[in-house]
Amino acid sequence: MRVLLVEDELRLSENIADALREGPGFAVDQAEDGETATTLALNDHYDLILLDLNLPKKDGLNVLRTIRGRGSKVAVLVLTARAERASIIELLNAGADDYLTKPFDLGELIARAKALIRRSGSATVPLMRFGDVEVNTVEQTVRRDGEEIQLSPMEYRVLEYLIHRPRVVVSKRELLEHMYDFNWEHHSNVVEVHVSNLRRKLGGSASSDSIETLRGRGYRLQVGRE
Amino acid sequence: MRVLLVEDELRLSENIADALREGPGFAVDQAEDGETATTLALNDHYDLILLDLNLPKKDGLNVLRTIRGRGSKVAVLVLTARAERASIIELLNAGADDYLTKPFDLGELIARAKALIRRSGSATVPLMRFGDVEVNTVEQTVRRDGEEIQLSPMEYRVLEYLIHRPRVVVSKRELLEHMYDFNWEHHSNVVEVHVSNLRRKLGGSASSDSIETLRGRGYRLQVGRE
DNA sequence: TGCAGATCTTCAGACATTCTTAAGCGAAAC
DNA sequence: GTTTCGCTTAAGAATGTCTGAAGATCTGCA
Repeated sequence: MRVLLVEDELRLSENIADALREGPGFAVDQAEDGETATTLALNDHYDLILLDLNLPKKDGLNVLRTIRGRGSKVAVLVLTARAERASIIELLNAGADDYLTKPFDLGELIARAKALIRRSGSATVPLMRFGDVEVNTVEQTVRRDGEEIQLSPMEYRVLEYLIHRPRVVVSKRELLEHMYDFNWEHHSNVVEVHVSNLRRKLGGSASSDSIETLRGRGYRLQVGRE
Repeated sequence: MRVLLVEDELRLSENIADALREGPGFAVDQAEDGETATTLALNDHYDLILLDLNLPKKDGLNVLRTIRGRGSKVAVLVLTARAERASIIELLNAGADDYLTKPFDLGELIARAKALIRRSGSATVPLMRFGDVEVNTVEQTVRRDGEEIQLSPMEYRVLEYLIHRPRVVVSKRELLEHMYDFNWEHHSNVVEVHVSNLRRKLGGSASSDSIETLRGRGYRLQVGRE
């Protein structure tokens, strides 16, 4: 297993690296600043990234956003100082898989790291299907009968979120929290509008009722048999 | 998802419970002391237990040890006060999956709760059966012979509450208190109406008497076998 | 900078479902 | 036989959802 450790406090970094090498026997690369981390993360194939938040040149959140923006699905465990707690929600929304608050127990860190790698083990399939519609989550394209359906960014985000949770009821609140920053106060019907447009675009015959409405509970994507 | 919240400060408990119900849509049971918590944890199937450390009658650590001693694999997230940090290692050794230090952000609590439930994956069985009816508490769906039965939110809530207490007599008052957050002043027959509709929808032959009426006492769900 | 086109958000009215109340009826308890 | 309790039905109230349209915002391009 290959791990990228991004941490600017050198002594702490060495301690963690040693523990990861000795305990679970990971291969550990180390980076001390955000830019180096981003470059490494994008060019190598890691199973896990341990990411400190407070970094020189480019902070952890930006690193995370950059690599997620480039489509990387690598597991990311964030290390935060106590004072940085406020941004944790932001972090999770940006795509962090887990986080630990400093100071932490090294044993705990290793346990969590292993758990994350285990979890991400079932490699995510980039092609998902429902009805006669096919979604390619790498290219971020949607097709029916090989024909591409043009979706706006927001529409795609809604669809992608739903398709990652097939058959599960997803509340509008959950969709809002996923699409925007956590504290979204407005009472608006953006979600309804996007879903409405999505339905119109996906339309068709078999999939016309693919995004089901469960009044008072949310939406559910019906997926055909696999 | 079904969550047991063990917290003796009532106002805090209510706030957490509300957030868990509204956000991720969990069904939340509340306990105020360690003994009640232990009983509930051992007799019901929870997806997650939120456990305060400092409790009347039996402290959180003891609760945790008892239920782990009985082989329960349920995910446990411990809520600790700042002064209790010393015992965190002890907690993790006793089988806690995660912990949060008070005061914490509600959004953070929800994020962690979801993460834990996600991580523990298919630990708890979300499928419950009575008669020839099958209830999937994850999808919030009800089926008979693979065919989905559409229930309104209130109807589902009644059924879910009953199905988590099979063979137990549940009074109308208890149902009312579970379905509505504040005190219900009016004398009304809402429960009777919902139960009536439920029976009609679940209907069928074998399960026609599945929701038993115990005059003057309440309702009881008859379950085939476990 | 200014323009054109696309996208996002808000609003409002139509529409649909669900909740609650109330009332009559039937069954069990006394 | 009377009373109490629960069941069922129907109807109005309350709430949630859909959709078209319009204004706001963003983006690429000259």
